[in-house]
Amino acid sequence: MMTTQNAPRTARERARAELTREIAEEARRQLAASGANGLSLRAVAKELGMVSSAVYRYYPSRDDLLTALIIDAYDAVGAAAEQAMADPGPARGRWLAGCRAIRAWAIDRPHEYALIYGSPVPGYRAPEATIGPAARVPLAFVGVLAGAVADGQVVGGAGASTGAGAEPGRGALTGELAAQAATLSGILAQPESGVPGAGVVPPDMLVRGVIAWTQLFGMLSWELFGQFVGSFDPAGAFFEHAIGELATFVGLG
Amino acid sequence: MMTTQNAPRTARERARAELTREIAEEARRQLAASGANGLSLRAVAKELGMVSSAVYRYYPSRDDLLTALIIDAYDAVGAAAEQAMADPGPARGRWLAGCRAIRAWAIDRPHEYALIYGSPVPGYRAPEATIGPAARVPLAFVGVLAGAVADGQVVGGAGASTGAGAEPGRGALTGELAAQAATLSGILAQPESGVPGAGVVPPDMLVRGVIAWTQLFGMLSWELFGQFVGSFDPAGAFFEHAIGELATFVGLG
DNA sequence: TGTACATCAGTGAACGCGCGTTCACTGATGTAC
DNA sequence: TGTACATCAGTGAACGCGCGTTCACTGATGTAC
Repeated sequence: MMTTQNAPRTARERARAELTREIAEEARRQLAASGANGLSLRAVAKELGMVSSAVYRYYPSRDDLLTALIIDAYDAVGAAAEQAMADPGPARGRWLAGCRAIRAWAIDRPHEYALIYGSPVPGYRAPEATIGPAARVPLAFVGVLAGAVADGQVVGGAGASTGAGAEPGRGALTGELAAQAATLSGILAQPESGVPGAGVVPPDMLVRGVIAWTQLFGMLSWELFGQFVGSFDPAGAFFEHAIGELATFVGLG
Repeated sequence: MMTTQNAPRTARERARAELTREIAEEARRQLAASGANGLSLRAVAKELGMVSSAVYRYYPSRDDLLTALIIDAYDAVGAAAEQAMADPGPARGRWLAGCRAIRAWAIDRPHEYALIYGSPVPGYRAPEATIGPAARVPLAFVGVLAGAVADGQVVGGAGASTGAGAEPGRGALTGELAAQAATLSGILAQPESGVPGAGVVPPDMLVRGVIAWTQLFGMLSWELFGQFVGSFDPAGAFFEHAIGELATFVGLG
């Protein structure tokens, strides 16, 4: 979604594409200093040596620039996760690699992480164009689950026994949750979901995947936003342990 | 920490205490509209019918007002969690009640949730006075774990076998993580921690508690910040299921 | 290849707005004798 | 109980700043004949 609509033919078009990119890059740099709220067209323009009104030739408003940054950020984590999980091999290893890639990306670009996974920007309403990019990470995880089920690599109660959980404390899905999970499962089973074979992932495994997903991002937010200060402060060891525990929990033995 | 230093004796002191509170309340209200970044002394003053400079008689700067709001928010969730977990009864039930109380508080006051658990406010450095209030929630959870261990209510690998994990995939603590957990354990064992009996909680159970804690807040952030849109959208059923799964994971059977 | 015209990037001034903070001041409330 | 003085809440003007966005304009780049 890097706005590379057509190959630029004229010098003018090349210059425009480059400046469009440079503006976004400078804006990304300024996110670090001031956060999404403090993102200022004027400051970006000044840093690029242009007058503030010139930016409007490239982005029709501040919110559009913000949207571009959000989409780029989702695409960047999404691509990092997809790439890490694309390697062949056991599903558990792919899952862990995905978690690590997301953490590496987040630590490298904490302000972009905050932009998409932190508190929403007040007054900003995310347009529909962000939905697709935002789905890349969760869909990549689903892809690993589908691979694990297809290859019979699932261990434990989740994928193996699609019925009621046999192990102690591993509750089966009931009521509203069962219905929601079934709906989600149905959506993923369709070819348009973009995850081939996702239909084989049983709903209860899907739910565990979502639990692991929320744990992953909760842990990253804790690390990046400073809630671990005083306890697991270099959080790397805790992170490794936690993703292992949750991979097991999901059924990737 | 509601700044009730002494009992107000004179009319002046009563008026001051009341206005101090009213300013904080109005500021809290405005958080909802504009977020922490947009919190404006001038807007608060205007809404209260006073001139902006008058606010400086009550809070020496905008950041001090923000700090007061942050401390109040931490104290409010902390109190809600403590109260929910104070009831006698099985540890599992207390744990779940704590999770539910935190969610109820968060849904009721999403902007205060975002203030303390969302992305940090750029340019704002949290003073030490926030540390104590911020610790109330995690310490309340540790209290439940301590109670469970003391009463022999622990099920599974965590508290029962303090050595290497016997169950598949339940990894024992090693290396840096083991050291960090032991340090934390030592700190909690001291009377000053404020959690009587916390010393009996084994390090691996502590680590699982932290995993559950991060899952809980990851899940809440997902719900409040809109990442569940299109999947588990009324998130209540998923929440109930997840906290049950994680209570089991922690060892509260 | 050369010329006439259209397109479009960038300028600079302006509009109207809100912000945090300071400061000298007025006038009401409290205290000490 | 009454008076003189000290304390302090709130005023209003000002400082200097930055913001998003609009608009008429200049001048360079591109296109069609």
